[in-house]
Amino acid sequence: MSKLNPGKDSTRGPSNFVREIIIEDSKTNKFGGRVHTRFPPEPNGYLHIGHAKSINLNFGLAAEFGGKCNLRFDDTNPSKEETEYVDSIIQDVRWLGGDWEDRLFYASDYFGQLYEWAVQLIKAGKAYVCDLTAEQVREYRGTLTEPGRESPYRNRPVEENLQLFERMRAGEFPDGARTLRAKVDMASPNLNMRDPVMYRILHAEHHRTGGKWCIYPMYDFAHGQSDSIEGVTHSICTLEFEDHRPLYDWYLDQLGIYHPQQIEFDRLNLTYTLLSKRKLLTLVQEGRVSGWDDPRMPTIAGIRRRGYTPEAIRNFCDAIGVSKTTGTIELSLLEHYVREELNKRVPRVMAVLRPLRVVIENCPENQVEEMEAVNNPEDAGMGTRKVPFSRVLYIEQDDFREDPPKQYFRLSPGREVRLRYGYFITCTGLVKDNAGNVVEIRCTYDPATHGGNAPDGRKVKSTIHWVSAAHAIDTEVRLYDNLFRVEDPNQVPEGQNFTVNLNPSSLEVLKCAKVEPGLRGAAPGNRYQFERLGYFCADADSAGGKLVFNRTVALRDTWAKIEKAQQGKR
RNA sequence: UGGGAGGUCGUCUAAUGGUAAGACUGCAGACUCUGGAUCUGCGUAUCGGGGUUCGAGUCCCUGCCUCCCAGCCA
Repeated sequence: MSKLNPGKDSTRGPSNFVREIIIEDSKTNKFGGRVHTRFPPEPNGYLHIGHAKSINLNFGLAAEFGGKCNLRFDDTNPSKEETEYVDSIIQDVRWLGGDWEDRLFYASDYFGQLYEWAVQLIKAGKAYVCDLTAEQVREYRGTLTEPGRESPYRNRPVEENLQLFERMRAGEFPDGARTLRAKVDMASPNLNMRDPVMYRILHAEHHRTGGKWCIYPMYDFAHGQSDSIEGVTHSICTLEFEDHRPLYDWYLDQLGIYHPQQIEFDRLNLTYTLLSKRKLLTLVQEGRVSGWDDPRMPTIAGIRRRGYTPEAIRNFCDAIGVSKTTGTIELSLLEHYVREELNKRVPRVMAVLRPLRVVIENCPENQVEEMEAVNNPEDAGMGTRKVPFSRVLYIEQDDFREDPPKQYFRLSPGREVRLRYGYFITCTGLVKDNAGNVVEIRCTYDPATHGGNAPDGRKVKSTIHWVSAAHAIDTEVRLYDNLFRVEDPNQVPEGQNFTVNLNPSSLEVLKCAKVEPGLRGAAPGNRYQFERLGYFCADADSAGGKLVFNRTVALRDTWAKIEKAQQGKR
């Protein structure tokens, strides 16, 4: 497992090609033995699980090799960037365990230097001010198979370029009127090299520099130089930037400045999940979800609210590896690491989601017993607690069937089951409403089985959970399913958009759930296993005595599988 | 159809010329006061065709397939 905290032990992480490159570079002393990475988000949206992969890689590698990792905002496009996003990103990276120490940077910190470098390229005859409109630039660029044509402004004298660029900066021209372009090669088979735009005119308020600038550098003219300024050694980015590497290298070489190495890896793709800031923004703006932190969102804020832990996410990131092959990870792998982590960490508790009233006929009216329950069978150190037992209880509707199907082991008329940490009970009857729904079941208990053990050694096929009706706390429970109902939400029918793939039942709210009294006052963020149901996390909406729980992930459910298979046969 | 990058179990990753391995998923079983957890077992893969070699997933040739690129986004 790689680590984000340099303080911990130095066990080797799983290897990957980036790590191999770094090891090789250390051997050859390519960067004087230094390892310096960076995580460079654009503050135009919230971070998601795909970013966690990059964060884990960059911070993990730096920690492993005794290097450094910067947090740098790639804020070169003021029309899309906001302080709210900066704040959320800082919070999320920190929550995931990334430590940038005092190295929090912004590409906008370098606007002055970038401008000077642009002037340097103009003077060297490597850049020119172009008056072509956006549409004309597109026409002149050529196509994938045909070379482009040179701009009529390409050979402007240096002095004229200098003056025009200065006037661009001074705000003399409207948005889009001119650009500063690099003079590279309009016939290059790599479109990025066909005189790429270095600066565009944008009269927009920047979240940090305010109104100081009205020209802003393009990504390509900012990223490599930012890396260079910060002394980055390995500039790790995703595969779609592979075509940009020649340009990354070109700018650095033309400028004659320190030259980091760009390395590209495959971005994360997850089944049933969309990892595109643009599309996630659409979901937020159209109100398809409650916000960036809706627990169904793959954002860090969303899965944190859902109850995922940083450790689980880190383990997941370590497990999926890093490569250059384009692939899609199954969501079940992520869920596996979430369960694995929560199983070890989290206390057990009894909760009934869809209550069915049970009356224990031979239990005295006013008797209340405190039953002892284990807090976590995986960790004896977590101790035990008392749970009240009385004559009227609630059990899960799902745990009773009037006509039990084959292999159904739970309660049904005449059958005996164990109430966890309670007693053995036998169903003696049931009560239905006018519509024929079972609204109450009648049982008897065997007082000799106090605590859940039969002195005569007899067995029951099933143990079910319960709460005491008089003591249980009412609570709201939110059950989540995949936000999308298809494996690949990007696969969309002609003429439609990705929202057609939204799962209409991704959220189910249960208003009448009951939890054992010990959960009174559970603080937002507290995690529990509701026995036999899943892992749940108290939501921020819990307030003023009201309790709300999010289902983080369900427990593996063997019976559900059997039942599904049975229904499939019919 | 130009350029770039990739093709190993269902999925992801490993094997760095020498027995194709692990995890997840799936299936079967054991155990169990959670049909949870845990444990055991099973299954399925080197894109195709040539070549080099004692030996090829790995090297060479060739074909096929997939992904990315024509923003004044990053």
